[in-house]
Amino acid sequence: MPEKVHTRFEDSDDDAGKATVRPQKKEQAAAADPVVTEPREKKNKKRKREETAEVKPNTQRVVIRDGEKPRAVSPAQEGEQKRNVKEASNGFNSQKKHQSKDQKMIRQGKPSSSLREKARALYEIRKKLPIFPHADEIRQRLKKDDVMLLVGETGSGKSTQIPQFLVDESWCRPKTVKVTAEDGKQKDVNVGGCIAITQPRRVAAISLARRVADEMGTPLGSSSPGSRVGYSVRFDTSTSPSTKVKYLTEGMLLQEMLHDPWLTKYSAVLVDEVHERGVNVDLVLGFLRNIVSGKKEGRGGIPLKVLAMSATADMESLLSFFQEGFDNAQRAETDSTNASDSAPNDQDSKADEKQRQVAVCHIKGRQFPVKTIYTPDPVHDFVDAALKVIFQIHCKEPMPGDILVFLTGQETVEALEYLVNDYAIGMDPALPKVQVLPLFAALPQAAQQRVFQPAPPRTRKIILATNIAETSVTISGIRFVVDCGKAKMKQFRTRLGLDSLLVKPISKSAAIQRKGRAGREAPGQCYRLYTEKDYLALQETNTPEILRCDLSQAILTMKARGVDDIVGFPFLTRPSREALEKALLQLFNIQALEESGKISSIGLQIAKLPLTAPLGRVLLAAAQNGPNCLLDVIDIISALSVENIFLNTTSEEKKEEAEKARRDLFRREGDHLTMLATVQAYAAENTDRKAWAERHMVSHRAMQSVMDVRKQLTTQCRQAKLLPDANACASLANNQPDPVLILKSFLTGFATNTARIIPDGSYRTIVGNQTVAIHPSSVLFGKKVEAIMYNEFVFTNRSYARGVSAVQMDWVGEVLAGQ
DNA sequence: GAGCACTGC
Repeated sequence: MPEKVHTRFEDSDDDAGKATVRPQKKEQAAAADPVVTEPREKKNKKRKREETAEVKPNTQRVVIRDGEKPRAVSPAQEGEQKRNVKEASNGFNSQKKHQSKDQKMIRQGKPSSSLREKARALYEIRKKLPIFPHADEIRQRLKKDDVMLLVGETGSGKSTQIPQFLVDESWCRPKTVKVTAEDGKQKDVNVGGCIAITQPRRVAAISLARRVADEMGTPLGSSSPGSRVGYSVRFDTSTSPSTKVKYLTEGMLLQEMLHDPWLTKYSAVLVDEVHERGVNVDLVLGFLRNIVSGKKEGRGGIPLKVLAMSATADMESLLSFFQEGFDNAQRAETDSTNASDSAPNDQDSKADEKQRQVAVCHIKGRQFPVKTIYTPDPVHDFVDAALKVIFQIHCKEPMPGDILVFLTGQETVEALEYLVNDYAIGMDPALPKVQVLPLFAALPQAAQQRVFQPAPPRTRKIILATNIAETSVTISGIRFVVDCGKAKMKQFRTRLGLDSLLVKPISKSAAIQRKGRAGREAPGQCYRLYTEKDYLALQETNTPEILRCDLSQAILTMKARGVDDIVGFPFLTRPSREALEKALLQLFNIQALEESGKISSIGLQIAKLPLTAPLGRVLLAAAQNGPNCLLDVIDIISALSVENIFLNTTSEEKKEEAEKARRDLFRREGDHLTMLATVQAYAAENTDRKAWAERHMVSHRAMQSVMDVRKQLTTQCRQAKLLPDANACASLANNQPDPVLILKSFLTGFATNTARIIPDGSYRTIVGNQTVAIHPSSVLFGKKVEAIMYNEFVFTNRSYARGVSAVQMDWVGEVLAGQ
C-alpha cells in the first residue's frame, strides 16, 4: 500500500496558527509591520541551537553580501555568466596547496575547508537579512500547511534564504512509496528530497544557485557528486546526484513536467517573482494547484509544498486561487464520502480542514526611503520634461548620485541623449560634468557595458533606459530616478491575429518598482513625470502576459501535460473564451490537435521542441522532406528564434556599408534563405567568427545564440530519429539548399500568415484580407512579388510583416486545401 | 523606412 501521508502537526502552536490564514484583517496589519516580536526571537534562538546541534558538516549555513539577490548585470552577459559558473565550479577559491585535499573531499561529497570558511564568513552577513528572523516561522507554517504565500520586498533575502531554511526539514527527505502505474501495476517510486526554486530569467537562476552554494559551503552543480546546490536553464544544466536545492527557469520546470507531471523529484516548489506574471509562471501555478489540491496519486499521496513568492503585496488573488482549489477538492471529497455513506472520523476531517489552509507571510525589504516628486500639471512631451528634470537635479543635488531615466524605447532614448548632450555644452563649467549613457536591449554589448563602469571623477552618470532597467539589470550608484510613466507593451489582438507594440501607461506596481531603483544604496528621489492624480488612476498591477499573448503555445503545453479540458484548467487569470478558441483552432490548423480537441502525435512532438507551435510544425514538415531540407530549416528556425541577427544600421552611410557587407548573404527569395546563407557562412567560418560577423555587420552575440539553438534542435532531431547520426549529416553538408522545398515546409506552419499583392502594389492577407506592409528590415522591403509568407504580423505605426519570403499562390492553395 | 522586456529537455 502506498504510504499514507497526511500533513499532521507536530505541535499546535497557537502563534503559528494565528498567522496561518484566510485573509484576516488582524494578521495583515500585524504582518505589514516590520515585525519580529520578542517571544518569536527567543523561539528562533532556541530553534537555531537545536539545529546547530544536528547540522552535519556540509549543511553549515553561510553567507551573503547584501540583501539583494545577486542579479547579473545584463542579460547579454550570459556567456560570461556561464564561464564564471564553470570557473566557480571547477576551481573555487581554494589556495593551491589545499587543492588536492579539497578536491578529494569534494569527490567524497564533503565541503572543502575553504568552502566552509567562505560559508562561515557569509553566515555573518546572512544573519542580518530581514528574512532571517522569520526562518522558524516559515518552517512552522510549511510544516503545517502545503501552500504558503510570501511577500518579500526587494532585499529581504527570500530567494536565497528560504530554500536553506527548508532543506533539512523532515518533510524534505526522499521517501519510497508504491504508486499505481498506468498499466495498473504497483511500483516503487522515490518521491521528494529536492527543493525547486523557479525564476523568470536564466541569469537569476544561475547567479542565485552560485550564491547559495557558497552560503551552504557546497560546490556548485555538476562539479562534484556531493554538490547540494544546482541549477537548470536552457543550454546549461548543472546538477549532481546530491542536489537538494535547484534553481531553474519556469520554462525548465514546465519541460520537466512533460516527463514527470507529478514532480516526484521535489518535496517543494518555490515560485519566485510571481508578480511578474509571465505566461509560464501562470501555467506553473495552475499545475501546482492541481497537484496540491488533488489526491497526489502519482506521488503516493506525499504532499508537495508550494511557496509562491512575490515582491508586491497583491496576494489576494493568489490566496483565493489556492483556497478555491482546496475548497473544490474538499467539496468533491465530501460528496464522494457522503455517497459511499462512510462518515470520516472526527480527527481525520479536522486534520483535512487544517491541512487545507494557505499561510501568508509578509517580510519587509531592505530599502532606503525614496522621496516621490510629481509634476504639478500633466506633461505633454516627456522627453522635454525629462530634460528639464535632469538638469534641475544635476544643478541642485550634491554628488555622488547618478540619474536613471525610464523611457519607452530606442527612439526616445536617442532623442533625449542628443538633447542632454546638447544642453550640457552650455552648462556652467563650475558644475560637475555629465556622462549620458543609453541603455536598451538592441544596443550592442560593449555599449551596454559602459553603463556599469564608474564615471570619471566629478562626473554624474545619466542613464537613459527602457524597461530593461526595471527588472533585468541592476545598476549601482543610482540615487535619482526619473520615470516617464509609460512603456511599450506587446499586446496580441486575437481577432486580427496580430501583435501590437504600443506605448501604454505603466501599472502602479511598475511605478513602485522603478522608484525603488533609487533607494538601493542610500536615500533617493523619484521624479514622476505625471501628476499624483494620474498615478492614482494607474492600474494596480501589470496585465498578466496570458491576457496579452497568443495562447497556442500555452495550450499545447497544457495538452501535452495531460490537461484535456482547457476550460477546466485553473487559470490564475482566465483568458477570454475567444482567445482560447482562436488558439485551439490554430493548433488544429497545423494538425497539432485532432478534431476531438485531443492532442495529436504531431502535437506531442511539437510540444517537446523548444519552439513556438508553428515553428515546431515547420520542423516536422521539413523532416518529411528529407534530412537535407531539415538541416537547412533548422538553420533558419535557429536564426528566427533569436532577436535580429543583423546589426542595426543607424546612419545613412552605415546602411550603405551594411548593404555592401551583406551582399553575398542576400537571397532574392527573401529573409528565410538570407538567414540560411548567413548561418551557413558563419558556421563554415573556422578561423575567426567574431571578425567574420563584424565584417558582415552581423551580431556575433546573436549568432552565438543561433548556434546554441541549432545544436539543441539538431540533437533533439537525432534523438527523435528525424535526422541520421552526425557522420551521415556531415556528408550532406555541402548540398545546395532547395528553396522551394524549404519554403513549402514553412508554409505548413504559416499558411495563414500569407498575403498576395493587389493591383495598387500593396499586400492583403489571404485569410482576412487585411492590408499588410513588408517591414523595412526585410530584404524584400520595397519589392513586389506575387505573394508573401511571413513569420510575424506586427502593428507599430502600421501593420508590418516581418520575416518575409516570396511564395507562389498555388503553394499556399495546396497547403490551405490540405488543412 | 523601423526594432519594450523576458523565456524553452
